[in-house]
Amino acid sequence: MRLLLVEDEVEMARALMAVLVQQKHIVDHMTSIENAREALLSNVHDAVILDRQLPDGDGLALLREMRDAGDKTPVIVLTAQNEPGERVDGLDDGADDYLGKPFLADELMARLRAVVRRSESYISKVFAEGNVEIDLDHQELKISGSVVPLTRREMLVLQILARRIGKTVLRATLEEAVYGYDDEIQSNALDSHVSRLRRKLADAGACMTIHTIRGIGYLMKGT
Amino acid sequence: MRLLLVEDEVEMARALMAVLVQQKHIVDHMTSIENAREALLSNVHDAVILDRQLPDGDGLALLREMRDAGDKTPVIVLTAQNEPGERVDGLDDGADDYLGKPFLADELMARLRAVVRRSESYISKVFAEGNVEIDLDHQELKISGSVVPLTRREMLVLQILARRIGKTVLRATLEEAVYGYDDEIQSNALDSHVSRLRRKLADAGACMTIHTIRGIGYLMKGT
DNA sequence: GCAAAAACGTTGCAGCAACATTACGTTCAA
DNA sequence: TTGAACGTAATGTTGCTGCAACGTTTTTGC
Repeated sequence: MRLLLVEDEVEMARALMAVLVQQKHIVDHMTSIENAREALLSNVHDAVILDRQLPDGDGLALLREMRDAGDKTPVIVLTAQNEPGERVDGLDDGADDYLGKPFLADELMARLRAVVRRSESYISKVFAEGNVEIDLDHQELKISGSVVPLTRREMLVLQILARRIGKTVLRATLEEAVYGYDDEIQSNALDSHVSRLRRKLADAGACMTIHTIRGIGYLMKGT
Repeated sequence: MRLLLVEDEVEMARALMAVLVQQKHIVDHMTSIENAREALLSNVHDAVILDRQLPDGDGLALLREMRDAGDKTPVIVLTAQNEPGERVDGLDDGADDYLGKPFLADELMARLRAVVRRSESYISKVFAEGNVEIDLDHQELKISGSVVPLTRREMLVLQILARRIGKTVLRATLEEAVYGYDDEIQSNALDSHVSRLRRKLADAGACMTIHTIRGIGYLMKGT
């Protein structure tokens, strides 16, 4: 990971750098709010470790600036004392976690991992192609990054087709997947769902379409 | 937190349950290695409290199994005597801490906190977004700085949803997290809790709402 | 090539399953 | 004994879904 360390105390900074570098992280070290502000413009850091006591003011000021500017990079605030008051201050200003000195290197590393993992949305995409993402874990369809609401049946149809992308899926296979074996259907319910699904995909600008293989089934592929 | 207690002695188990539940933790109680093994499959526990003397063997056997399988869930081993020999046994097998009976409730709680905090499975001490703060350590919800009293179940639902903010959480996931696996649910208890939780959030002016994804689950996000 | 039939597409709507809300009885700890 | 927490059930609400009717496209039979 690439981290931004904002800490002016020499000894503390040296110790932190040693630990972080040893863990194979890339660390940019700044000793003032002003320098840190500039470094943040690059927007390449996975997380920020921010001391409160800095030569040109309270670190929380920088944190507030970041949040006001919509910067959601995870920030761990280092506080000299573990006072309840100070703690709430940091949280109100948008800190993701705080750490009272002195602390163990292990604890910092654990917090860091936790905070970064939380900011990266849980990665469980089983399918992703073009601008279409299907998150099986959360049963969500995303197109160009934004969620497209699907009903349960639509999601089922989509998943079957996506799993066999580029391959024709028999009509019977779809019916069996969407309904039970025993559950027989006596209408064109499946067609309805495909129709509504097509519309949602098109409206959202998906780069995939569902083709009809007449007499056989359906097939999904990129456009 | 959600804990797994493996202890067959009735009196000891009752006392531990009382202490842990009072601290707003959810405890799954198993009385044998076999049952505990099954419970661990779900992989949802923040820590395990493991007795050595169990009807179907030494608890350390289960601990070894877990570590061999790559399970890093923190484990605190309870030993009948505080013999140096026994202690080393446990630590060699991958225990995170040990506790010799008899012990004080406070000591267990402190060890538990320490052990869980060290482990990286613990997401963070706090969750904060907008005017909503969740303090996992104290099991408190704060909105705009003031505490909103929640019941145990409400807190659990909230934590699960908050941990996956912006993502749909399957109904089954919530049910499994709030109740045990064996504990089957035959009513709309979950719906009740969601309903009451929604009301409390709204009344307190929270900037987050719980959305229903019909047929799939729930989703929490900022307004 | 043409008509007819078959297969599929689309859309409105009623029914019903899923969900929301609230009241009430039970349990259990203080 | 009292009150909080919780599960249960009754009742109200919502919107998914199957269905059917009608339109469109492709295939078939001649």
